[in-house]
Amino acid sequence: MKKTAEINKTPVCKVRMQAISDVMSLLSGKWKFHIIGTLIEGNTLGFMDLLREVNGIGSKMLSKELQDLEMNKLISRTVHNTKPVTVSYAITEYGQTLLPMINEMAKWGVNYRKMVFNEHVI
Amino acid sequence: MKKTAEINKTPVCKVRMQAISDVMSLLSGKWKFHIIGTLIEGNTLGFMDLLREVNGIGSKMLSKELQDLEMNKLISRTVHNTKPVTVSYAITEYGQTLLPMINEMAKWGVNYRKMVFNEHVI
DNA sequence: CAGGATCCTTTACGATACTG
DNA sequence: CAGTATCGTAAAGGATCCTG
Repeated sequence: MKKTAEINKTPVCKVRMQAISDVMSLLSGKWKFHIIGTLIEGNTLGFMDLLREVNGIGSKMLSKELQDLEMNKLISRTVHNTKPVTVSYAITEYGQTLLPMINEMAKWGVNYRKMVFNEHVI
Repeated sequence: MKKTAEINKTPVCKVRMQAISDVMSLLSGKWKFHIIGTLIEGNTLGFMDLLREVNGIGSKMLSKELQDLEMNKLISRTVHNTKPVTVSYAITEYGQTLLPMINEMAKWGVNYRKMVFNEHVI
């Protein structure tokens, strides 16, 4: 039960732990990834569009999550001069930078599913 | 407010959304990344070691999170024939495959901090 | 259409004490 | 040492209704 010395190549040091905490806090909750995932395809969608696309979400949660994401500059919110008013949401340029991370997550997750599936088959 | 056609290069389709949900569910909560991050450096640690290394966690949460992670084959638990019994935890080979994803998350998070910091300075 | 207000249920988390 | 049991709080999430 000795601690291996600090010869590690990719230590998850304090700074990195904090960074990951930041990410988790920005994207925490049941819906943020789903919303980002929907918008990151490049779509510009209205509130009702998102209500339909993000399966299962209610208007209260959607509203709150959109505010969080906008506050963190990951998505943009545009109000249009129509009556009644319409609003459109889109991913920001900065939000796009999430893509490599999302890709890694999806890649790992897909592989995980395969593994679980195969083990069950055996 | 038209939906852009499906000409996207990296669409976050249903399968990928599900995969990301899996990842989030495996690694959700306040502590899992911290535990994984501690063990992924290659250390083999006992319960008390982790209680010290994972800052702020209590024995109840630690115990629960360790069970979750073990159930998902991300960490291993070994009981030793000592008195009183000691137990050691380590990352599994499969758990190691999380590293690319964790690296991307840390990278994005570090960059995010920089951005927030710079904006505040201006 | 785009949300806010209200109320309610369900998890997550934490402190403390205790056991083999 | 390595946990479990019990209790309590706080946060997340959901259903429904309402408004400019």
